[in-house]
Amino acid sequence: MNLVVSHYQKDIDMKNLSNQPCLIARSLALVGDAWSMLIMRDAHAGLTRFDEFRKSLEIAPTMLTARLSALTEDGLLEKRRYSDRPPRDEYVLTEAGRDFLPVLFAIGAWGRKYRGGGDVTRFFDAQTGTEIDPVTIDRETGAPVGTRAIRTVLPG
Amino acid sequence: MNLVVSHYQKDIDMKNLSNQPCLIARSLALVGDAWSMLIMRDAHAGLTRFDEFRKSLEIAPTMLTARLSALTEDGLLEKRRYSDRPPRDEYVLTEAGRDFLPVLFAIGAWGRKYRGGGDVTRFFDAQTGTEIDPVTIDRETGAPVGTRAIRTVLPG
DNA sequence: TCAGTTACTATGAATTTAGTAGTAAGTCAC
DNA sequence: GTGACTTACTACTAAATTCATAGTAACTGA
Repeated sequence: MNLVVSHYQKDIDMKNLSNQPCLIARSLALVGDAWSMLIMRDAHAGLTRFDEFRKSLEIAPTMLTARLSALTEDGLLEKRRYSDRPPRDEYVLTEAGRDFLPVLFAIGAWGRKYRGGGDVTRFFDAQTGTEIDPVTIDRETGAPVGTRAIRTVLPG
Repeated sequence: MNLVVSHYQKDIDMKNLSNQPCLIARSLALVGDAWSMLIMRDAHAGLTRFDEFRKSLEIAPTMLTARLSALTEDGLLEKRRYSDRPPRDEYVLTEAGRDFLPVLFAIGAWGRKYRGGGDVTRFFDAQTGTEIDPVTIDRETGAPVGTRAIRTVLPG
């Protein structure tokens, strides 16, 4: 147990949260810290290499190693060898990692509304040229999340 | 500077992240940890009191005090006195806090897809009775986030 | 060959988090 | 009106994590 990154208590937290019935908690077990989220953001922006992440985030290399390993183990990133000599790996998004983009945009949309002053990075649809304005809706009803009453059903 | 919760280095991180042009980073400065997110989840589930959060999350009271204070200061929760004697406060969602729900649902949707086995908590539309299936779309084009090319524009 | 690059690991200090116990100001039962 | 209980915390210490700096290994390019 805990053979790889055993000295991080996060693993214990992860175990607790990972087994909860709440899917939010389960997800947070994997990406419930700012570094992981920012690494995912940068991965979506096209960064793949250790030093690219390190310079972009100004993160300590120990932290970066731990986070990249965790995200790789959890299936959001994939280690890909791009040079055999010297042995060099890059980290690319998996399908699960690419599917994380809506979460980042939802967070960004909240930030634009409530922390939006000053200079901000903006995102545009490459086809239409319009600025992207993310809304999270229920696919079934089309209603934005939060505009209708919700019934919560616990398992068991 | 840092008069209120000065002994937490998170404040320093917050300052760094809060001034970044990236709105994702700015948001993560406030809620970029699992406890804050889970407190927000529980607040949306109707919890308001210190001990309700403490029991639900099994969080150390010191942590809970710190997180509730931070979320209150950041405008996601509001402290409301519900008893003068003894003095008792509860924490209720502000508009900014309520608007955070889409983020939680986006995270939950990702979790359902990639960590969805076993017993899970589910959410239904109270009107239609259908299970909520959150999708984050661009309000302008209607396209789900991640299905189209994005152009990033940095400030300045 | 010698500086530079890339991807890390080692190490120790600083900071944060956790856990237990305790406190303050009550209420409630009898 | 006394003792048990509740609620919302704070104090304190120990444990764990995070950070920063330095160092290493295996190259490249001039």
